[in-house]
Amino acid sequence: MNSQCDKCVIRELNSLHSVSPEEMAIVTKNKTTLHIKRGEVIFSEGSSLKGVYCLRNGKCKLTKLAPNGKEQIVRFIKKGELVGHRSVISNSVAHLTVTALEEMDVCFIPKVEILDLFRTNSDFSMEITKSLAEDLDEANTSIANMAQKNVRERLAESLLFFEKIFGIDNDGFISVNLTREEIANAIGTATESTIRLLSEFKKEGYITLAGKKIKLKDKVKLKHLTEGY
Amino acid sequence: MNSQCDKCVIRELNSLHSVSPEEMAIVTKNKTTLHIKRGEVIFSEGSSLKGVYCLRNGKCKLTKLAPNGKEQIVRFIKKGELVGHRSVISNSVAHLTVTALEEMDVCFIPKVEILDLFRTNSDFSMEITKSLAEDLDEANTSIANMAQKNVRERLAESLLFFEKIFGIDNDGFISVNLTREEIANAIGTATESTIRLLSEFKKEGYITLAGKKIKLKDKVKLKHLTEGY
DNA sequence: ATTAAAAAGTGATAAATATCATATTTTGCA
DNA sequence: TGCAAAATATGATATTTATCACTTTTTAAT
Repeated sequence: MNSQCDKCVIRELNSLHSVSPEEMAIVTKNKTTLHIKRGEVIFSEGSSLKGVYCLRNGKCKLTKLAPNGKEQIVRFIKKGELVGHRSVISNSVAHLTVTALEEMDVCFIPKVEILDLFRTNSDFSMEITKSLAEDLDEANTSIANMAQKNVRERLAESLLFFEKIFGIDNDGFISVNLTREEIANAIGTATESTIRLLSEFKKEGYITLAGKKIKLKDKVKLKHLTEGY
Repeated sequence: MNSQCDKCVIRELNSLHSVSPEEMAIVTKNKTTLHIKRGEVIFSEGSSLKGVYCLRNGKCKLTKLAPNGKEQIVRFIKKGELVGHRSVISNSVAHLTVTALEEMDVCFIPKVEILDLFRTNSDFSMEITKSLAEDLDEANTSIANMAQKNVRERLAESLLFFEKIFGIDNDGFISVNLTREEIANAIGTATESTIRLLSEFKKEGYITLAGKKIKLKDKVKLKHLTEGY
């Protein structure tokens, strides 16, 4: 039984919200749904994509393999977002690997459907383009942060960012489980450095640590830390 | 006298190549041309853009101001490329500053013209979108480089990149004049470090220096350096 | 419940890079 | 053409960060 895309609340969160019910009916007919477990890869760098993926729930990381063998986390995405549209639009191979950070349900929408929509629905193409433009803008900010900020500043920045995009649970902890290594791969530092700095932040009273869970106690101070004071 | 855009060879190099002569006639009527000297700013971070700029010749740098007051060069662009389309499409303020690296002629095309073309010509919207997708891809590579490579590796990478995008002059020197500080702002390091490393590269025989001019003597070695060996 | 593997944590040390101080050279312009 | 400002260059030193080696804790699979 194929659930109906035009009824899906997730659609409201991404470029597909500008697509008419009639157009969505075609998407519904051709989409497939998949269930993915933490650590599983949705697609990987170098593979050729047959469509785009719409995240119904869960979170994932987008990574790039560096020549030194380390993986760089380039971006995090969550429920409601699309992945793979960059490759489909450019008609090129995937340049990133997408890995689930927790259990997730994902809808796969074949390439033709997306390209047809792009050609025939200018609201949709505008939305897709805007979303790429936003991604580009964030990526540029990221470049500047990587280049100009030190590890301490980048860690403070990332913690605030994680809370902003993933939110907090009932106890106030950031709603995402990342290993110290993953945090290190996001901010571009050694795992040990991340561990040490997190301990410092804790000792200095800016955050609370409970296993992998992190709670931000002093966001004002963390905000200051991102700018180095 | 307003020169005709549909005759302009530059157009072939960017998204405008998919625009019909009739559509270009409207662009010609509404565009304006400006001449810009080295160091002059085309638009700056935070300003609201009334259109996009098409570079007829010359080169410029796209920068972002970091909280520490340093400027990060996020990207270089040259003859044939468009700037400002990100802001126009997103309908947001500019998030980057564009500064001429040499004398240049630039055409200004008002916002409405671009948005009309985007809506009515799906080849054009596809081209614009592809170009953003490419920019995004490059930005992601840049993030990974900044995060995973050390300064020496990034400098080698940048030198190869400069030669690739700007080409060489008759004597084999890279065809762009960048101060050491600008190179430092591109790779995210201190100016002194850049100066020292360039001297080392010269001493080790990989490059030739003549004032600001740089010639790559051993590109194979430089390529190896980018990966740290 | 047990246990092997993975992750987290810590100290010592090395390496990379920034910063500061100052000298020299180049550039642009009055 | 000369001169001030900007850019380049270099040494000494401080700071940041990585690496290595190891222990402890947590996790997940049987």
